[in-house]
Amino acid sequence: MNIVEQVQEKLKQEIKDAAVKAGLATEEQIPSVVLELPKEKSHGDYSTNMAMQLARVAKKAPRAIAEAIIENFDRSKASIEKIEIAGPGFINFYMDNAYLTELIPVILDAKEAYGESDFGKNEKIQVEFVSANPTGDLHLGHARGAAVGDTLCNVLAKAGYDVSREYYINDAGNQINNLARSIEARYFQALGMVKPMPEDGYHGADIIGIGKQLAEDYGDKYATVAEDVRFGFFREYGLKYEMAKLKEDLENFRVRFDVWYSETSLYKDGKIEEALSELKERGHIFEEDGATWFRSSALGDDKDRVLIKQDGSFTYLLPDIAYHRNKLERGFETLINVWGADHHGYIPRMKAAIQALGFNKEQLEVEIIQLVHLFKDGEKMKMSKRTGKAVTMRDLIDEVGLDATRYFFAMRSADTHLDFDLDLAVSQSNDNPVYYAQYAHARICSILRQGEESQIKYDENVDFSLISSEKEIELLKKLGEFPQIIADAADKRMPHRMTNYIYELASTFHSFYNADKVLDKEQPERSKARLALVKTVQITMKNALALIGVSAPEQMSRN
RNA sequence: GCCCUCGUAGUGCAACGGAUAGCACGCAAGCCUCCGAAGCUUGAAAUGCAGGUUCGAUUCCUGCCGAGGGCACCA
Repeated sequence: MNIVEQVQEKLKQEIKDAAVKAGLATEEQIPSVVLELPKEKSHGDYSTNMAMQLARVAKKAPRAIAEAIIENFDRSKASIEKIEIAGPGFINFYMDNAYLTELIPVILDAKEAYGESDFGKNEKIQVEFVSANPTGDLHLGHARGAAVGDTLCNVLAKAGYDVSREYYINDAGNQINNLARSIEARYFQALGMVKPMPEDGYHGADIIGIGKQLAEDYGDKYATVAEDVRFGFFREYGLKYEMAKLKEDLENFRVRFDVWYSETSLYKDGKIEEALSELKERGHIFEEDGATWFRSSALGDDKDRVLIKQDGSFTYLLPDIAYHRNKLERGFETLINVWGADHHGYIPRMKAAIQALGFNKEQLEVEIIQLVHLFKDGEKMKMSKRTGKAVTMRDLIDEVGLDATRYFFAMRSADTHLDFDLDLAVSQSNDNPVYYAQYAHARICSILRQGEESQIKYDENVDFSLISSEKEIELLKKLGEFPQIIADAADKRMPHRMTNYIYELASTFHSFYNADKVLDKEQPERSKARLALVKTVQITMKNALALIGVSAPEQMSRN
């Protein structure tokens, strides 16, 4: 708990004590104290709505209650300068903000650890994201899912959760057979023979490339072998090729996974039969029309779902149930799935399955990634994966840059439609929030460099009481919020809150920079103190950017 | 038909159930003999409509209007 949180705790406790002492309510009746950070400076540093909340219990007017609380408030307990009642009954606290300077040595000492907390209490939580089929290039939706999933993991880990990042490889179903058939067709075509693409084939340019490569490496060797040999080879080859490409693309996007879980391994390890027989034992299975069904409608789903089709093959759902069962058996308390919008209707049946297996359906959380639309020159760009005309994640990164791509995807709540403005993301100007934040960091680095050159150094003996201007205090407050912002973003699964914070921190710094001169030969002691403050902003900004996978450059360069 | 997401300044987006609804672009006016002007300061400009819950609603609930998406013995 840092100094800011300690002060908040003291304040909350004192508000509660004062309310009890005033005889407004018993200790049990008092709701948990809500402390707000008023938007308006004239409303103090903190405010509470306690008087309004107590209005019903105490049967008094809020403002009268506020009076009573203030009368019984022991202001020696916290660094309070002034207390006022405002509006309908808000109690506003004006703090003696000198205590905030205690943050500086704490942040200097914590370095890259600043922002961490034990909020998550080491809860074991697994996040499955991207999980794109290994049948082609990652497209925009995957990129968004990757950015959101990775940021969410970073935030959870920083907030004290025990996070595992997992990618589920759909390497067993029809789509892989389709991939093999598509490669087959392209291979024959590369050899100059006529072979139509399968009906649901993958038309991407990468598949054409594979076909050519195979024709080069093996000539017509696989045109003459038995069909099943050829098919098996192409299947393996395609899978390996696509997976290698996926991993590389994701690494380049600064996204890493702890576990790559293969669907095929579920078959090999007998996990599917296990899951099926457990569902049977628990009475959730029935046979009808020659198919095997899961009675999910009894557990909140719209209708029952087929697990084994008439032809004896499995639907996608069955291995997925086995997979989720496996995840829970690995001891995760919470599973978060980051899914594309097209899987939306899938949620109730998965939750039903989890419940059917004897787990709590609340253990599964699904974050839906809504669609991304690219805009260029104010026009919406059309795309389709089937025809291979989709803009890939790689194209996007090449076009707008890694940092801007990560920032733009991290910026918006995942479950809202995103219009990605290519022109804005590419623009190296102040329209672009990435540069705004990175510029703040680079500016700090520049100041620190110049501090070193002029032999101005801060140490533990610096007099931090020299930090007291309005802008300095605002900056300290913003720095102090960092761990709570992270914990809140983790708790609510809202990683996009981090970009809000990053923007605010940059803005607060820029404002400070224009108001207060850091390096000033006339005031060496103050310069030292400010240099230390600026260093803490650098640390915090770098840590914050790291959470969303954006670099913190030491200097900005225009192309 | 059922389900989901979204309707906030001209545009793109924010806002733990709280006070005078923030921010950016654009528009208007200022700030570099001074640490990076990719910056700062100031101004004009907005909660789709109608109910409900609440001391208080952009936020929660219902209906309507509008935009997008999803609804398989495909994955």
